[in-house]
Amino acid sequence: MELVEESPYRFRIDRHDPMRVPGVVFASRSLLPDAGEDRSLEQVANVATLPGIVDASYAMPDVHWGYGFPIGGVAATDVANGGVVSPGGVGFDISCGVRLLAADLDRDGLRPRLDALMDGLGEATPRGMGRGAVWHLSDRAELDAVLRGGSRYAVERGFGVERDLHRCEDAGAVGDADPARVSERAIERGARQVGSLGSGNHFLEVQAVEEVYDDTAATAFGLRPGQVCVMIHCGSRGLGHQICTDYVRKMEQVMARHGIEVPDRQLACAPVTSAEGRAYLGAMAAAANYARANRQLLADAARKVFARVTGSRLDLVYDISHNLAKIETHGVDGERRALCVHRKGATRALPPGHDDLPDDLRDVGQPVLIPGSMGTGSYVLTGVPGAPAFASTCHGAGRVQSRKQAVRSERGLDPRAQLAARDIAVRGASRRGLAEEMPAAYKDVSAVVAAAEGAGLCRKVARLVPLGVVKG
DNA sequence: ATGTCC
Repeated sequence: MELVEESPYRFRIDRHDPMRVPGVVFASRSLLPDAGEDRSLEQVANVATLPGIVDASYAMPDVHWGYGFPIGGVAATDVANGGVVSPGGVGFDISCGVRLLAADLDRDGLRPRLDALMDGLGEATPRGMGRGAVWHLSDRAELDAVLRGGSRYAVERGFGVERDLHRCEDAGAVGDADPARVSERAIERGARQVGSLGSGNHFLEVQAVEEVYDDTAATAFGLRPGQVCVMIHCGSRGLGHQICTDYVRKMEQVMARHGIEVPDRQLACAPVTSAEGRAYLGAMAAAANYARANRQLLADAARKVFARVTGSRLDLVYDISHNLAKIETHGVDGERRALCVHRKGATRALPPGHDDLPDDLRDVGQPVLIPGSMGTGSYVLTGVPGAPAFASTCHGAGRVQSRKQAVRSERGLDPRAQLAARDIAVRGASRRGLAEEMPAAYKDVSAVVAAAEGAGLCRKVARLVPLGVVKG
């Protein structure tokens, strides 16, 4: 794949047939994927062939190989000009994302109670493959209410406070969710997992604010140096996975009928305005609401533990997805256009002044939550005016080793002991699960964030370090 | 990511 270096953190893949637009990769040279092991830059070029795509097929500095689209990919299609929506551009874990809460407690004050707190959080957090949930739903109607109402419904049912919703993307619920477009199998898988963490790279971490880069923004977000925080990273569990599976299959069947050809079957898609496109977006929105309710419920469970063990409160900083497609209005060639913006392993980063921000954040911009690899640290960023890529930035460290490779390179080592040696208390997770998530399997999140900032996609606000982690 | 193959 030929890359042209346009500026220090921006590379271009020139348009060549059948690409409709160029590819743009925001990265430093050392962060670029190794073409021998990772074909994600070919995927960037493949995405550029999609009908209706505008500007460019973008990749963030944490780009790596994914299903059809790269993880760390951003692509927007023009709804009124045959623009398509592709389930592979959202990913299997629909509305996977991050929620950050800030405690009225400093790390020194927590130290004597950290072990008891981690024990409590470990017990209160259902996790792992398939097992357990915070909320056992009474019937299908209640699951439909979750699919329509997201965090808002969870708050209405007593799992949170009204203020939480002001600090959630979409005020806690995506509009246009259509539970009727969710298959029975997806419903069955989702019904018993509402309020559960999952496994893999999902986690609940107790963290401390290690460094503040922007006092004004940090204060507006409710963050200060030394403060204890809780970060929750999880998604839509089996429900989102099943919806992605269902609609990839459906779109593979109807693509030819819509006159669409793609270079990779995993890019299955349909026009946004087609019956299949609208059905997917309705089901995807339902899964997004499920993921948000999931994070709301886990946060509520963590709040109860915090109150009992430490006597302190947890205020929501923000809740934001990094796997979603959204219909948004952006300027294209000097015109305002409705675009279907796919962000897969990429985070929306609204700049200061944006209409969709709550009043108390309007002057500083949207909090962007970037989970690092396990045990290394995480970042809080914010959007910047006039940024490229439809107000998007990176979503995390980005894998460099497959799960299998990671397990192999940890052979003979004890991942739990390595974390304990760095004073990080671990609850849950199998040895294998931990080995798959060790920092060696990931890029350096600080380098990823520096590249994202260098590329003009976002600005650093604060860095958080882990004190304890609950894993699936 | 994921009842890691209905």
